[in-house]
This record gives sequence, structure tokens and C-alpha cells, in this order.
Amino acid sequence: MIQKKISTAVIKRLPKYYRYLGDLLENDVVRISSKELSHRMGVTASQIRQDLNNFGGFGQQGYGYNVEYLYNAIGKILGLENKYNTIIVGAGNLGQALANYTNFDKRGFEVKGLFDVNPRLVGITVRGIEIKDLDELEEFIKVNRIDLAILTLPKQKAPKVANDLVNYGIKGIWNFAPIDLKLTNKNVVVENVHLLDSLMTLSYNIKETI
Amino acid sequence: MIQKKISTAVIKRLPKYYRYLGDLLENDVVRISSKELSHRMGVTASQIRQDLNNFGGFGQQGYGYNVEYLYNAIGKILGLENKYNTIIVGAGNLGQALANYTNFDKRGFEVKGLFDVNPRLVGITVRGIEIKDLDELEEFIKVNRIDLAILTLPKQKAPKVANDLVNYGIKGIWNFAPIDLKLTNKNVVVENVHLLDSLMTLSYNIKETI
DNA sequence: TAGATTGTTAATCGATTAACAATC
DNA sequence: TAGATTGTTAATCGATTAACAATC
Repeated sequence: MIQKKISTAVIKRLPKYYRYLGDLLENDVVRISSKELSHRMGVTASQIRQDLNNFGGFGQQGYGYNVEYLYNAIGKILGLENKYNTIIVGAGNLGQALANYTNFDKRGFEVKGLFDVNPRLVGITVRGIEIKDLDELEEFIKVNRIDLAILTLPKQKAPKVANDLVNYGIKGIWNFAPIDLKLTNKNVVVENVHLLDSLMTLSYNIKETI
Repeated sequence: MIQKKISTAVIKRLPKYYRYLGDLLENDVVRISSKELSHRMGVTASQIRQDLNNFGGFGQQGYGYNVEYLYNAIGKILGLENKYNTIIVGAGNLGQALANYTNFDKRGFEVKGLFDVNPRLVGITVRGIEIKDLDELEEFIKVNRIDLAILTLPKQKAPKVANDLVNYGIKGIWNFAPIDLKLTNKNVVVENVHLLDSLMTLSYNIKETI
């Protein structure tokens, strides 16, 4: 069976659907039509139906969508039924903040280890996790079957460490370093969070409205 | 003069150009062609030329682009020649981490104040800035001519505070709360950073490659 | 001058929206 | 059954890529 490639535009919208459906679920809404959801989300009903139908028919004519069912279905599509053993590489301000952010754990991204090169940080404990030296990265990843690395390093150090992570068998990198990582292994997935890019976009838009 | 509306797709790419040109500048590269830049960035040369020509002709036939000139030009387009008086609302882990992140200051986003409702946090000093109670928000914004607020609050509190910020005369909100802010005032710009959305996209892609 | 490379128009591709038959 | 709403095809719109004359 040939699986039609889903466009990134669609994939990027899935978490948003998931978020809105989660809110509806919290408010005990049982069913929702694409029309009603489109009003709340500020998108077209047509787009919602098109997006969902990339993955299957989750609705029912004349009724709409069952909120809980659709919520869980999208969660599965996003791979949220899995647990991801996660490490944070770079235990500076941002790394520590992310380690303390419990929302990730709730979704199954369990922070198992924290790493840094800075000897001043090594040994410090953040949310019960001791910061380790980068030397221990390889063994730790293998022993603890780490799937995912959060990269919160300066851009100079990021490419080398990213490459090491790939060699040690990691499956995905969530990169906060202000650089586009070019990985050799196509099976390792990178998702970039360029905070400064986002801030500059804001700055542009502020300039335009003044 | 009618200014053609620039698409968000183009605007979102500007910081990336800016980043690559900054790197070239650091490496003392004087000129670059759209072709060479396209190789480095992994985009088409055609797209680079199209994007730039939304804002003017920055290049020269037979030569390409002067790196420093183009870098500065894009900086100006992005509004980076301005200073932005900034506050951080929500001084939890993420708020404090962002307060400590010096890269923002370098680009002209100066953190002038930190706010929280939690009485345990009020009075604590982060990078020389004392965390204040939310009660003082209005006066602080007016006295210090604050342009920009970074919102690092739980989603329950975000909409009300965002609304207050708008009423107090803020120009832009960089929102980290996992909610889409709907503001009444169209002249206030919001840029959302949905970290969990990004993580879910990564999770989807990991699932797909396994 | 000849070669290189831009700025820009035209062609293509993909994503979004509209429309509607199917059906709950 | 009648009304509502999906799933899906067709139409439209916008963004990307290709092509090339202009020109440094």
C-alpha cells in the first residue's frame, strides 16, 4: 500500500487541532462540527475536513466529530501514545528551564539525563537529575535507550554534539541552537526552534503596524 | 504609494537570511551570489532573489550581493535598528531563563522588568532585575515606555494578562503560553511560540521514520 | 568585451477553498 | 423523513521555480 506523503503544512496544524480538542474535552464538549471548530480556530471548515481526511474518516455525516475520539486519534497520529526517553544536552538557563517544565513529561517526553561541558554545572541537580559531563553521553544513551535529545547549546558546539548524538543512536533532536543542523543520517529527525527568528518576525510586524 | 502586502512565508524566511549572512560576515565573506547562498541554505536561488526583490534591488548583475550591505538591509527591514523596551511577564523557569539569555539584548530587546503573581518570586533578583508584582504592571509600562512583553505564564492566566498589556499600551506580545491569544486591538502584534506544538511535530516525524 | 548574475516575467506546482453528492 | 454535516472532487488562489533579457 502506497502511503501518500502528507505535507508539512498539514502536519504542523495537527498539534493545533490537538490543543483545541483538548480544551473542548476539558470543557466536556462531546461533539463538534468542522464548522464550529473552524469558527473557534479561525480557519476554514474545508481545511479541517481536508486535513483530517489525510489520515482517515473520523467524522459522521449529520453529526460531526466526537471530540474525545478525534482527540485520541490525532494524539496517535502524532505519536503521543509512545514514551520518549529524553536527554537535555546543554544545562544552561534554557536547558534547566526545559528540564523543569513538567508539560513535556505529561506528554510522554521523560527527561532522563542532563549534560554539560561546563565543570561548574556538572554535579548540580535539577529536578532530581544530576548534570553529567558530556564524556558520559555515549554510555548513557545506550544504557538508558535514549530516543530524543534536546539541544540547548551555543551554536559553536551544536554541530559536533549533534553528530555525536546521531552516532550514539538517537532518533530525534529538538534543536534550540541558532543554527540549521545538517545531519549525515537521514533517519534522524531534527526539529528546530529558532527563538531569535521568531522574535525578529515579531519585530518586523511591530515595525509594520507603527 | 501602495505597498504590496508581503506574504508571511517571505517574512518568516528573512531571519534565516539574516542568520546566514551574519555567519558569512563573521567569516569575512565579502560578496555572495544567490546561487552560492542557495546551496548553503538549501533553498532555490530563484526564491532568494524573489524574496529580496519584495523589498528592493540589493544586488548587482554579474557580481551578486555585498554581504555586509545585504545583512544590514535585512536587519533594517526586520526592524532591528530599533531598541525595544521589554518586560517578561511570568517569572517561572522559562521567564527567568529568557531573562538570562543575553542574545536578545544583543539584538536590541532590552529586558527592563520581570513580573509574577507568585509572592514567593516577587523580590527575587534575576540578572540584576527584581521580580515585581503584577499590580505594578500598568505604572511600570507607562513610566518605562515598554514596547514589548514576553508572556511566560500558564495558559489560564495568559488571556487576561494579555488583555491588560494591550490596555496599558504595549505594542507586541511574544507569547509562550500554550494558547492562541485573541486580542481586541488589531494594532498589537502577537507572535506565538508553541513549544509543545513543535515537540509534537518532532514526535510525528520520529514515528514516521521508524 | 565576455562572463556572470541580477531583477522580473511567465510557467508550474501545491495548497486552500468551494461545492455538492453521499449518508447519518 | 428532513436537516445537518461529512468526505471528496473540482475550482481557485498563491507560492515556488524556471527562464531570460538587462546589465554590471
